[in-house]
Amino acid sequence: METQPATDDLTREVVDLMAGLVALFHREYEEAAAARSLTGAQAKVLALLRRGPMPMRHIAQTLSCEPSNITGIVDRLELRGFVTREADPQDRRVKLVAATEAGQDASAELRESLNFAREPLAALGEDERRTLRDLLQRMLTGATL
Amino acid sequence: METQPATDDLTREVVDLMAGLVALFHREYEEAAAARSLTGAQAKVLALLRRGPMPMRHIAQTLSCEPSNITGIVDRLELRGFVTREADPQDRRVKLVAATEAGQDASAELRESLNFAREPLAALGEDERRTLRDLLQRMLTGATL
DNA sequence: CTGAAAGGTTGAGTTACTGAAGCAACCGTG
DNA sequence: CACGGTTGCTTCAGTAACTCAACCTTTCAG
Repeated sequence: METQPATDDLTREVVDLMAGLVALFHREYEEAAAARSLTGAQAKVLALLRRGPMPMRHIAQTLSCEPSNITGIVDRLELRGFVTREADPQDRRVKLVAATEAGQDASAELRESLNFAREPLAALGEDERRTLRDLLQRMLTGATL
Repeated sequence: METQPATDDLTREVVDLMAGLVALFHREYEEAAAARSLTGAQAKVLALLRRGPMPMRHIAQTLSCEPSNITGIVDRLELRGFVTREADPQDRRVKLVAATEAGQDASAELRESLNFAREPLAALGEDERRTLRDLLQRMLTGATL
């Protein structure tokens, strides 16, 4: 197996860069969450609830993990008063997890702090951000989110 | 951090997109690691060792975590024969962690599988990838990696 | 030589996760 | 309607990742 076509090198390069960006972003996300005494997983669940209450099952599917895992995370969020569990009137097996006022505030705050502290983005001008946005959009449409 | 103007919609949009990309990338990375019976943390350490042996302390700093954490991760990697701990002749307090043949193979394999499976990137043409690479490079230079 | 500092490990404790087992509510078939 | 299977969630091990404090060894400064 010899050298590979140039396109592969370019792809590899972009993948490595994205890995770096992902690591950086991830670290800052954890830090921002920790600053509000939330863990990353808890913050992710809270972020999911921004659009409204959601069955535990749906949370587990979105985060690609076992439902039993969500039980624990929601337990801790509930203990801190960030979410509530309500029975779904349509199907009493289902528990709808909803963010409380405090939960929504924490989540919104965290999101704002991310927008603000995102240093790497500051290196780009407005046109470049626009280009980046378009490229990212292209990459993410069709992906399972 | 300097004062910034009110968060503009464009920045917020890009941040949200990056969050999506990060989630996607992260999930696939974990899956690729799991397929080789490695955890994400173990894969990260192995990836770090691609350039050569490294003191535990340096690993901890790079991954932004406590040294005692690295002890456990390296323990498990060592148990599986993916790394070795060697005493540094220069400073006998230091333990140099080095990837074994098997460790390097596993790490290289994982990296290749990432290049290959990176579906989102397939949505972009070569020119666009080049543009993306340049933008990412700009964002990452100066960042602590 | 002595004491402070640095590298690593150990131990306790929390969180995040998986997988199996269990309970309760829902539903399709007879 | 009743019964058996499925679905949604919880509980219970068990592992990994992580933090923090305490500790040992080696290094180094005075």
